[in-house]
Amino acid sequence: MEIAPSDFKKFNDLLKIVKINIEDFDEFLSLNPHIYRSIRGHAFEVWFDREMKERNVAITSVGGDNVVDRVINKKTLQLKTTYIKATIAGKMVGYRMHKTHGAEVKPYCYYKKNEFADFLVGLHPTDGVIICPRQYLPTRGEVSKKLDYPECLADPLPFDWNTKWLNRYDLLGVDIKDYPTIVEHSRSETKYFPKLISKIGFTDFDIIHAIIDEKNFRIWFQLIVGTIREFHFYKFAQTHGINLSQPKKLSTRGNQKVDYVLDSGTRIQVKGLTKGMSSDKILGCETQGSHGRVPNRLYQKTDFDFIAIVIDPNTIHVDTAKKLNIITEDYNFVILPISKLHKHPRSKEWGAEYIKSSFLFKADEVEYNRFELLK
DNA sequence: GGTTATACCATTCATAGTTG
DNA sequence: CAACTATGAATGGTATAACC
Repeated sequence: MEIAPSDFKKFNDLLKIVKINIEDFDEFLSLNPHIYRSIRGHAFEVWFDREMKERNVAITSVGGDNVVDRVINKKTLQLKTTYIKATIAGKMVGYRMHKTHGAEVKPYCYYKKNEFADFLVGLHPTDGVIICPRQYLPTRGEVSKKLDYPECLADPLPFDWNTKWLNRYDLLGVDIKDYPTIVEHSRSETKYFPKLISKIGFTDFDIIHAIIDEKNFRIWFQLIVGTIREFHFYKFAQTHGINLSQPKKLSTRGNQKVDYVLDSGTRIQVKGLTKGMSSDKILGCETQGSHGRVPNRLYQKTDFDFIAIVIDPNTIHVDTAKKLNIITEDYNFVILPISKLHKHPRSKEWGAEYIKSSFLFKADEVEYNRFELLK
């Protein structure tokens, strides 16, 4: 599938914003599972859209935070790729079906049938897609008599490899005889993202469209722009003779809350700025995790030693940059010891020293690019 | 000891709810 | 009623407790 020149330009303009070339970008994506698995999910949507359009099926995309991804003939669809650990070639196919935010404990983390889209459209590894009506999705009770909340949808959600729900386009009221499957693609369709595609499949077209679709803002603004800050921080540290390693030998909590460790053992958490909290003079930074609720979601004072705030190009106002003698067109870095972050007032109530979920600082009252702090 | 079930996780943005 | 706090949101994965 040809990528329209205007779409390719849009994509290249995005790469310029984060100052990375396409080869490095391919490698970067292929090394970050939390990014490429998101791209895999949205690339599946792009793939499914184009297979439907090629067959003259009208399909509409529903953006936003919704259990519905697509609509065909007024039937709502939720698209999912396989959950690899619950998929055994030739035997079964499994999908992850939990809610990934909120309390994240049962029963709230499970779907009830009436909460789900009309149909699950699940990617099958070799034979097309599973199209299963909501009322036939297996429940916890059907998977095992031992499970509580038997009325909730199973997670993982299992299907036989040769399930009767394979390619049931008839249920969507469309006439498709040649069932589309994901297949090996020619080199001309996989030339920009060879490394990423070796991990997730699909094609350059599917990946580029998944990234540039503004409805998938989490891919670009959160996952890519957010994580590429770590990439730039790593590179700048290297040019200052500082070696950063992945946390591996820390406790479970440490491995989760720390982005990099120095050879000395000093732990660093890398953050970007938060758009909605920042203006020309005041910059805002969120310092909390992405899941759960307080206090679980908050960082503790003992979780890391330094916070490194990575400031995107052209964020600092030109006047401020001039005054501070920094180049606003570059990435800039503010490195602070965790002691500078404010203690959460409810720490006593919660029985540990927590830090507040965000903080503000004046752009001209902090020091920039002080990598010597990490030596 | 292998398997399954549960809780918790990455990225930042958006907004509802609460407080002063 | 502005400022701040808490919560939920997409993609789908891992660590470990609990189980047989």
